[in-house]
Amino acid sequence: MPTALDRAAACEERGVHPEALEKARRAVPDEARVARASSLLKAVSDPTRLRILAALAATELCVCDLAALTGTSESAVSHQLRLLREERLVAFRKEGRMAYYRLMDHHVTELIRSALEHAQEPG
Amino acid sequence: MPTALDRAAACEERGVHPEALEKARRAVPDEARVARASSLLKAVSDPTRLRILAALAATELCVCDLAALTGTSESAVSHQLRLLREERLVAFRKEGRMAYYRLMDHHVTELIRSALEHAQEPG
DNA sequence: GCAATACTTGATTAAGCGCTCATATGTTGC
DNA sequence: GCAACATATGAGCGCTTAATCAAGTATTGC
Repeated sequence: MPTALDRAAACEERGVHPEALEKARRAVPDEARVARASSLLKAVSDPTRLRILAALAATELCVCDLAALTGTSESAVSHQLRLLREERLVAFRKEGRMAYYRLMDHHVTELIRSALEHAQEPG
Repeated sequence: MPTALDRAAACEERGVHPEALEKARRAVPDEARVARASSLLKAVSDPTRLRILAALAATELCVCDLAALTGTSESAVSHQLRLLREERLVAFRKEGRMAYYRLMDHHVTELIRSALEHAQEPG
């Protein structure tokens, strides 16, 4: 077992604690996967988009529903929905000139619910 | 039951589908909670921080371990750790001049795991 | 004390991002 | 066709933010 001194000495060559680092490296996913998870999380992290997703978890809504709900312009909502579409978080159906958006699947719901649960206590 | 025409007409006054909107409003958490969840998600959404958290999910590590692991400077890592500390996602203990960081609790692990799982398929 | 090390922090800079505004596309009713 | 409406999209702007660099704090060994 390495002592504090051993560990301090190890850090000099920026390699550090070899066994711990090896264990950590195995736990970190490859770059592509980190990138995808990152953009997914980034997509749900914006307050406006989070509200949109939380609303869509309850029912499908059209763009101006969402605009009214979030208190932003329909243009802004449309931009956000485009991002959410690209991230495959929402789907939509067209009915005449209206577009009805819904959540893509339950993974999203779970992710949001998890974050909202963790955000109960004031930070 | 409202027809397509009814719904289209309703959107003119930016109020829209009243019952759906009501249902959606109940599903959207209050502003403070959305803000906290948002900053939490934003904290874990950065690729570098995501790697840091994934690594810490396996074992505790010092700053230069994390610098070596993420391929960034110790200064950059330290800045990120400060943010993660403020968000109460990581904790640390001091041992001499080294600082050993670890995850705060399992909620974080679950959140990350959930996102990484959803990020399996190429987007 | 002094030099070296591990980490932190403030300032600066460059990139990313969300909004607004203007414009474009597609649908409905006349 | 034409006007009104729902939505989509491109450009531009201001704000946020993650990295770098430089300086500061704290600990260790001499």
